[in-house]
Amino acid sequence: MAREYKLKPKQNAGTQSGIDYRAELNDQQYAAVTSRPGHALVIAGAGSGKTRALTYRVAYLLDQEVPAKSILLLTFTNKASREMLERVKELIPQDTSDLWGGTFHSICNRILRRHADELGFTRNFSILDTDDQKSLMKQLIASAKIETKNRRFPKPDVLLSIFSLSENTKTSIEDIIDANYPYFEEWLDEIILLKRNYTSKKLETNCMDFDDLLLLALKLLKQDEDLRQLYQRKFRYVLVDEYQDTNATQCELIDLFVGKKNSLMVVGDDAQSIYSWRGADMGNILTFHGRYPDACIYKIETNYRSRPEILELSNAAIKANVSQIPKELRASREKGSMIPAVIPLSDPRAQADFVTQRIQDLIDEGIEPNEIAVLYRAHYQSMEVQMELTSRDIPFQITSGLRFFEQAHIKDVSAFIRFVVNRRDEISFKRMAGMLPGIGPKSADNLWRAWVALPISKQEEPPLAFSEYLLEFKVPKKASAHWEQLCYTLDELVTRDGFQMPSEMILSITGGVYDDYMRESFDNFEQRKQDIQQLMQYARGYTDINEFLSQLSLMSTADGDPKANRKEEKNEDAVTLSSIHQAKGLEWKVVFLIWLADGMFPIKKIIETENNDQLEEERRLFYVALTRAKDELYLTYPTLNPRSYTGEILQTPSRFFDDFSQDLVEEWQVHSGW
DNA sequence: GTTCGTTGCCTTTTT
DNA sequence: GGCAACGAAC
Repeated sequence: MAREYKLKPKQNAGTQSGIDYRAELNDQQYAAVTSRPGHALVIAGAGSGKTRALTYRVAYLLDQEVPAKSILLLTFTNKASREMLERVKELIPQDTSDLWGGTFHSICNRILRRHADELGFTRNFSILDTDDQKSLMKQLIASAKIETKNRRFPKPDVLLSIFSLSENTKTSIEDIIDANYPYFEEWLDEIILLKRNYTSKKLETNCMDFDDLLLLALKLLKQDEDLRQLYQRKFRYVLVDEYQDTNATQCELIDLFVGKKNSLMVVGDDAQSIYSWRGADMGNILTFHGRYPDACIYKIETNYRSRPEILELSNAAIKANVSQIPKELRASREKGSMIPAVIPLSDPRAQADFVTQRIQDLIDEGIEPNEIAVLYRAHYQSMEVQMELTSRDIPFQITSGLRFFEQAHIKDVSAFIRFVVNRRDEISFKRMAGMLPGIGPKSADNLWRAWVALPISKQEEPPLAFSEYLLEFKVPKKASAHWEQLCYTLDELVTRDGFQMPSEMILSITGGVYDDYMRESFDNFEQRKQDIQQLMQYARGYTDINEFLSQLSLMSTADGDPKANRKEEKNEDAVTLSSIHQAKGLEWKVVFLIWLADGMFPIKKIIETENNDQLEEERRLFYVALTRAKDELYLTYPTLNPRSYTGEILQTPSRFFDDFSQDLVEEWQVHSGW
């Protein structure tokens, strides 16, 4: 396989001083899009530079002396907004620190931190992540004493997704169950009751979950007209990336920020809508014109990213979908030296072997490792490749399912901080207490009851010496020494006039109790200890404890965990392993898409539902994966899956292969050399 | 009555 | 490899 790769060193286009919006815009439309006043909707295909169009508009606005503080930039990850602003700075030397940019969640968090008291919360509210939600729900199910012996009651995470879907699509619980969970219909009353308990518990414990951040911000702005006008006057220009993945709440929030006077620009691609399970509604794009009749709608069908061979395949693959805005993407690049490869392998081991060996070859040919990605449908599918890369000493970075801050030991440490900051945070208190030997759920609950019985537990200010109260509590004998230690540790987290610095808090917690706990609970103690060091390092950048805690909850892996962000460890030359969802918006020269067996992608569950909408979403996901590649694309699947617990099973290639002509790909036969 | 260790079952995607 | 259910130990 002869290849001609003459790779130039990576350079950032457009870093020259002086700004010419047309300079690197191959398409006249861009200039029009970025500079036109009023509303705009850009429907554009993959790799057409949607994000670039947004970036240019920000630069343009700043160049027109629009103050940065009157721009609101909503993106899918915080990292995306950071990168866009960096790019703006390259284009135009203006200070963008006043600009509000980030995810819906982080923007709503900022607003709520200022005004949460209007909703019955305090500004120190805690943010519940999925894990916190689950343990809260588990408690609520237990205390509701539902008779589940004979009939199966939905598990906490199922309940939570019912609630979330109901909120995000503005559909009643009843209708959601009717449509998606008919087998739980008999539990309708209990489910509705739990929903009510869940909501009131969050208020009582001063906690918000991810949905609340959006919903409550929306509620706040709807109910308080002065506040609404304040923000409407502030954000004169609203820009939204990945518009196809907004849900009803986000859509309404945008419309509310824009009001009657402000200017809105959104970009999106219906073919890349992959979050409907989270309530995302493509309808938001389709109804855009109805809500903004004077908006200009642009369609960009030029792809600047991929070789024509890859694009042709992608076009063909997505054509099988019925519900879509038809687009025919044209490649602006020249033909490359290979057409996408399809590689059947005997089993997952062989697949991993092939992928890693090919990666090694590419690196030897001079491709930078960070220009290579391995993508898959589900995180667990990356196992074998991870092991193989490790054994061959090829550096890789993985966007795991668990975010850095979601790992148990990180959450343990922050539980202390969260409780001290928000004294009503039951979940954090119980997590903290439960770490002590001899204290399980029951004793933790008793301790919590003793705590809430004290009036001091409801007050916000001032910080107090926790030991004064907590030392009196009755704890199991086995735990008493540890309990004392814990109380004094809590005392160290506050100062006379406020909270200790975040990094100091972590130091106190590890020194006071957590090191001991970690040593006896985890076999990979050293590794976790290092993570905590990272956390402490990261905390140094923060003085405000609420800001630090918000960041922990709202930062996703895609935003880069602090590990990856540390300069000396920044893995410039690592291969990327990522789920397709997390690869959204990114691109690499070489992409491997693995586990393309029917039942693995599309996943079995969706095949079994025989729901065509879901299958189409799965196909869009496939499309997203294909269009990440710039130059080379490898599609692999194992024909045998020995790891299945039903024993070895034969696997057929993904049904997505049936959607395109086999001329568009070349099949590679891999023979084991020895 | 509660905690803690062991076995067996199942594995989507994320702010 | 993680979590629920179960049964043994405290």
